[in-house]
This record gives sequence, structure tokens and C-alpha cells, in this order.
Amino acid sequence: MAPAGTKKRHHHGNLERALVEAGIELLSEGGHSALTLRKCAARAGVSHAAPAHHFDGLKGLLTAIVTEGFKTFTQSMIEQRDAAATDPHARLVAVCNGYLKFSKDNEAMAALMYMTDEIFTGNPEFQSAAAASYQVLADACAPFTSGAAGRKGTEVLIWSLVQGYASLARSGRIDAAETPFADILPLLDLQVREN
Amino acid sequence: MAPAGTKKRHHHGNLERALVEAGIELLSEGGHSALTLRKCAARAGVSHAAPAHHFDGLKGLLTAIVTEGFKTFTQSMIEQRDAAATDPHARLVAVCNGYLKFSKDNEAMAALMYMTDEIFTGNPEFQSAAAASYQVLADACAPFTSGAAGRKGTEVLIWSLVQGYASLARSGRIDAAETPFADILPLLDLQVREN
DNA sequence: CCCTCATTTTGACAGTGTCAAGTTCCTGCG
DNA sequence: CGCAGGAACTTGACACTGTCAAAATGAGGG
Repeated sequence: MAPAGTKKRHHHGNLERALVEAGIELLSEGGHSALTLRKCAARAGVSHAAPAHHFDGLKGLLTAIVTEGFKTFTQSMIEQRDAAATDPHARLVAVCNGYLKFSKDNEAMAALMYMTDEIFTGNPEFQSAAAASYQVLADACAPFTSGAAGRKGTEVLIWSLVQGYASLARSGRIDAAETPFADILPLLDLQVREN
Repeated sequence: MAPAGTKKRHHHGNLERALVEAGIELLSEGGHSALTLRKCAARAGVSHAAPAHHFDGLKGLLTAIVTEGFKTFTQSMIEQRDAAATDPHARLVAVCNGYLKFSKDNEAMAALMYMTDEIFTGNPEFQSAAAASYQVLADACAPFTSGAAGRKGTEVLIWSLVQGYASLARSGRIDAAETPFADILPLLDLQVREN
């Protein structure tokens, strides 16, 4: 008898999870090109064709891996936010720091999360994991207005800024030491929403 | 006798260029996964191993392709800029439009240009093509200041913003119709530099 | 006990990048 | 002119990839 929710199967106990974790390891060890269906299978101790019964091909496995990535991404932002002061500005800065910290600590994963043609973007679990990440950022943006922008405009402004900064830093086009994000964010003259 | 600069070779006239162009076609037709050394060779009418004599493996060919991508990227920004009014603000908006237009018209190429582990980032021609692109954006930013930011800070601010917007729009996470970039850029309160 | 079916394995296939060896054709030199 | 020498390209092979079909394995219920 297995704990509730843990569907223990005969040969391997929860191969699905093992494959995803193997993939995450391979990704962080050797980057995108090191993440292979067969290598995941080997690392999980099963034959090369076993994954096919749990995922819809490589794309399906990548979707599950990226979904897991979004969950720890969300965690990274929440962690920083909850460790910060409670005023809106400090919280927004902290969420952005969590965003960038995840991006730096998990470069290959962060890059993969935005390669939409490698994953099933219609997958419900993927979508909800991605939406949860966005929600954390949106919540941090909620107290602010920027110029004539509505709620959505402010979100897109900040989201684009931090995503672009992460993307450029990852591809080595800007130097985070020379131009830290802490110097960039204040350039947006965000005002605390009145009502 | 060939025109100056066109080193005509015996079997194929300038295979190097033909391979790059084949690659660009494949990229725009079928995305990243359709771009294959062997398919490039086939499309250029040579055998599968021919490219090895002109490029350092697939990575070398991709580097040349991306280099070409940066050149047309630069062209896209210049084109928009030169068609716009001459005041600094109109020019900056136009350059950003060129940035985003390229990103939308060449999705796979734009994505590939930021996959730094697929190309030789140390390649001099790649570096100079990428630097030329950046220079167009930096020149458009030059007349402006934002808050306490120096020249570099303003560049990073705008570059991150437009790059992030392009990245998020490409991966379907923001809807360019609902939240056009024209509504986002004005949220930066850019001021014309005094001196 | 055996039957059923989900799970996994084995084997095969087409396609990939890369290397080594052979072939073809241009070029420059005698 | 012709003929070496070498550049450009071809052929063939190898290991690796994802995917599929068929066989084998094991768990659970009648």
C-alpha cells in the first residue's frame, strides 16, 4: 500500500517523477543538448523506450520538466518576497530579485521555459504552473501605477523589463555586475496606486 | 574570372553563402528543428559532408546564419529609423519598432540569436554584427536620460524592455494586440539630455 | 491458479552530426 | 603544354537521437 496520491507501480515506483528529475539534473549539468530521452531513461534505470508510456514523446517530457521549472520559479519569487520588508516597493524589488536569481541559478531551465516550440503549450498543468508564476509578479505590481498605464500596462512594463534583463544577462549581452538590475528598476517612476 | 571579392570555386560557386541562405530558409519555413546540416547541404545541392569544409560543424554554420540574422536585424531598425521624423523621440520609437518588427517577422531567427550555447559567441564576425545592432539602439538612446541613470543605464533600461517585450510576445505570454509596445514605452519618463 | 492488462524491454528504423578515406577538378609551376 | 599538388566535394561508416511495433514481464482480481 502506498501513501495516498503515490500510485506505486510494479516495476518502478513512480517512474514519471524519476524521469522528470533526471531531466532536470541533465539540464543543469550539461545544458539543453545534454537533455535526452534516452539519457533520462538510463538515469532512471529503465530502458530507452519506457518513457513513451508516461509522456507524449520528448516534447511531453520537456513539458513536464518545464512545468516543474515554473513551480520552482514561483517558489524563488515567493521566497524572496516573504523575506523582504512588507512595503509594496520592497516586495516588488524582492520579487524581481527572485525572478533574476532563478534565471541565474538555472540558466538552461530558464532558457527552455521560453522555447515554446519544444513544449506542449496547451498542456493544462503547464499553463497553470506558468500562470501561477505570472500571478506572483502581477500581485507585486498591483499596488503601483506608472503614468497613464492601467493595471495590465504596468504589469507588462515590469515583466518585459525583468524578462529582457534576464534574457540579455543570460546570453552575455549585458553585464549584471556593471549594470545591476537594482540600478535599472528605479528608473521606472512607479507611483503607489491611490484608491 | 569572377568579380572582385567573389571567390568562385570549381564545383559550386560560393557554397558558403548558399548554405547560409538555405539555413535561413529552413529556419523560417520550419523553425529551429528544421534547420539541419544535411538539409542545408541538400538544398544547396551538395553532399551531406560538404559543409564541413566551410564551417566548423553545425555550430559554425549556425554562427554564420545568426550573424546574417544580426545584419538584417540592424537593417530593420535603420529602415524604420530613417523613415521616421528626425526628433529624438520619434527616432527611438522607430528603432524599437524595427526591433519588434524583425522579431515578429523572423521568430525562429530571433530566438536562435539568443541561444548562445548553439553558436560560437567568440567568432569575430558574429561579434561585430551583434555590436552593430546594439550600436543602432544605443545611438537612439543617446539623446535621453532617465532619472539618475547614466548613458549605459538608459541603454540597458530600454534594451531590456524591448527585448523582454519581444521575448514574451514571441512565446505567447503577452498579446501585442492587447498591450501594444506603443503604450508601454511612454511609461518610461525619458528626458532629453541637457548638455 | 490462471487470466488480463498495464508496464517495461527488445529490436528495428530513419534521421542526425562527425570523421576518415577516396574522388574530382582547379591552379600554379616547370 | 602538361602535370603535380592541393582544395573542394563525395562516399561510406559510426555513434547517437526519437519513435514505433512486438515480445516479455509482473501485479492484481476472479
